Amino acid sequence: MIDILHTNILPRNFYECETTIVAKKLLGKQLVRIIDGKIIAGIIIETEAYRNDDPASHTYNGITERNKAMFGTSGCAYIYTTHGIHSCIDIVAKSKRFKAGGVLIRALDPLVGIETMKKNRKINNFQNLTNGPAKLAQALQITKKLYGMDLTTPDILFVSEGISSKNKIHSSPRIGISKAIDKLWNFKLILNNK
DNA sequence: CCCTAGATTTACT
DNA sequence: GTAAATCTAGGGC
Repeated sequence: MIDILHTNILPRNFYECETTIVAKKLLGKQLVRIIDGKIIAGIIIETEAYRNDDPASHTYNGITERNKAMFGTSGCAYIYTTHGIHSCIDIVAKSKRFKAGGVLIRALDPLVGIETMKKNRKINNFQNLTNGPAKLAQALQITKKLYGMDLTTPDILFVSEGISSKNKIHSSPRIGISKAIDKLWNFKLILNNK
């Protein structure tokens, strides 16, 4: 199992495309976290794109200590704290035309290590395990300690090939923002079996 | 320096 | 439905 995951890690150039394209391509891929040799993984089912030319992005006003990862290497992790207590994770993704960009992982479909996720979340409700950006970060023990981590190497956090991409994608306005609400940069996977 | 708002979640009333 | 948890960046004075 673990060897299969490692040989299918998405390469750097997967992320070196325009941010909204990568956001859509990431749907159906697998986010994998390894803690003490145990695998925790889920299928990415909802993403959002944020570019530096976008008023809703943390990077709109230029580089800061907090957001510098999104100006850096594509395929690395941008992790931020919101409302003081919650962590969320973006994957840095941008074409050369943009200074910064990232794809927010908003929801996962739990696949491996569900018992560990329940333990991390301190709940027993399968439905609420990873259906929000801060929830999945908690379930996978993603904190700012992992800030800037390269997700293209088989370390403790990476993204690998997932399920077939023959599913439909639904675009909507992004969640929880008040700026640039005309941009339909929230992407959800519509599973065939639903 | 003070104030406000925020890519959120949870526990209340 | 509303509030509380409390870190960070940005704007105003």
